[in-house]
Amino acid sequence: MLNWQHVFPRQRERARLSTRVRYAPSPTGTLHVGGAHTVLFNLLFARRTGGRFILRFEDTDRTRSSEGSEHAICDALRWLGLLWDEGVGAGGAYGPYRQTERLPLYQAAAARLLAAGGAYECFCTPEELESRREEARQAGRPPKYDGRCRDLSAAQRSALRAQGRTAALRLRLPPPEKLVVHDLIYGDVEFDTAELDDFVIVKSDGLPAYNFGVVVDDTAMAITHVIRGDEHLSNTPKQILLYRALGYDLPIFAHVPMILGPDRHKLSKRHGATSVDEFRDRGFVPEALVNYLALLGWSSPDGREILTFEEMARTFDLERVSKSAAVYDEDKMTWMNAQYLRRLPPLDLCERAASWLDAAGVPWRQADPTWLTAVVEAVRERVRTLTELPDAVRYFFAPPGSLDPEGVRRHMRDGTPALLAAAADRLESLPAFSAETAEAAYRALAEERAVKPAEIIHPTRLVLTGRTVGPSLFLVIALLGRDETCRRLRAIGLPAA
RNA sequence: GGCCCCGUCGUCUAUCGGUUAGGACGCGGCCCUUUCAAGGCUGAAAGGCGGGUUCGACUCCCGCCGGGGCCA
Repeated sequence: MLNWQHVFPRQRERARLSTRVRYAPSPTGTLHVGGAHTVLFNLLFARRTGGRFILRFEDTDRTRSSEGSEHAICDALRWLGLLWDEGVGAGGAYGPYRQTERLPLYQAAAARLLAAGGAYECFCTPEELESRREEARQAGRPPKYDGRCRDLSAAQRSALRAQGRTAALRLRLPPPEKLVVHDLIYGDVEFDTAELDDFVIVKSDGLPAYNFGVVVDDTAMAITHVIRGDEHLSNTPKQILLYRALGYDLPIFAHVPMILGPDRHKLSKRHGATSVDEFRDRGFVPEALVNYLALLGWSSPDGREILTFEEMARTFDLERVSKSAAVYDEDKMTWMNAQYLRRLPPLDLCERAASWLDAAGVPWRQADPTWLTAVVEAVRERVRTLTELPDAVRYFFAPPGSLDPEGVRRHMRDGTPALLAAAADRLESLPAFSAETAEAAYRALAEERAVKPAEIIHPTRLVLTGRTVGPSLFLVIALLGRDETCRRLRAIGLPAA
């Protein structure tokens, strides 16, 4: 249902109201990290200014748009915790929030423009246009529209129509001028409109062209600040011309730097994870991704880097957004993720890693919560992504299937099994079993046998965990419990090497 | 090709005419230590180049170079 009262809002009134920003993707795929970055900056701005963040879909490209993609984008945003106040799925007074459901709006605006002479019908076919462009290129002329339909008479138009042609609508450009885009981040950027041509605003199939759709929608939705990727800066002059032709007041523009891959080219599949879904699937937590993304092109005034969304929203300022593109750095993203994993409550960490834990057959759900918490606390500082958790906790749930060969070579001697059996004896005779008493027992044993503690400690870890690395051995022993520890210590037969 | 934008350590960035150019990731060293991590300390590492303006430029202006984007 269209809400006509908002089609031509009054800028003065609007300015006094709260800010309204939006993200308007075409639903043609999944949410890209670049998109998430743009959303984040919009949302931080909205929160900082007490405004609203709107989600709208530009689905006029019917062949490429899909409902599945809409869902994928919404799901990814929800997963990130970047929620919209208004828009598809959230409702709002300025709907509908899908361009294909707003067609009458574009038609009305276009009709108004046509009647006022600001636009005209063009009957050229895409094929004709293309061949003329090619010609111009050959002749070394700029491939702009030649304006041949600009001043068609009514008779000419009906003749063309009689040939079965359907008209597209083009904007009738005013005389060339220097047009200045005032941008909150880039400052004043000057363009020469002589570089532009009479561009199409409504295609012959009746659908709005990109620039026309945005302008009509942003105005109708009372968007006060257009915050978007800087690849749109070049489109802005066209949009400003449209705002003027339609008699709309301008929103405030702010173009944020884009994200590049390590080769300084637009981030793409070749660079590894680029869709938000992939980050999720690779064991990154949303808070870490959001935090990392915030640092691409923005920095907090106090220089801190680990920030909650609330902390960012409190200090966010477009003034502190940089102008240059940022290269995505996997290493720092991973470091950031590890920072978040370490701060998560242990059981929460398990829940988030549930799918990986389950897939690895780790029976964590049956474990005692207190014990599980202790296990996770023991291993989590060496886990950087959720996918690494199963392997890190595996031996707490079952004896190692095999021993690290390098560890066997380094730590297993002829007398090692006997030494480990002796250690088991000591542990079993302990009146009180704990990490501390186990350690005391080990050190006493080492002293009696005149060996360095490490000579018992290393083989013990190897036999208990299958590895040469891990948390403090005595912590492992305590978590495994006396019986399980002794069983594993004795299970080792003759030296393997 | 035309137009627009950008240019500080490898990467993300601080600096808004006067700083030993700071921090973070990564890398090296040391400490801690039963190992690996984590943590602490520490080291190497930057203003693309050339002209101006100025008492003084990373900072302002111009050119070049490099990178990116948009339009086809």
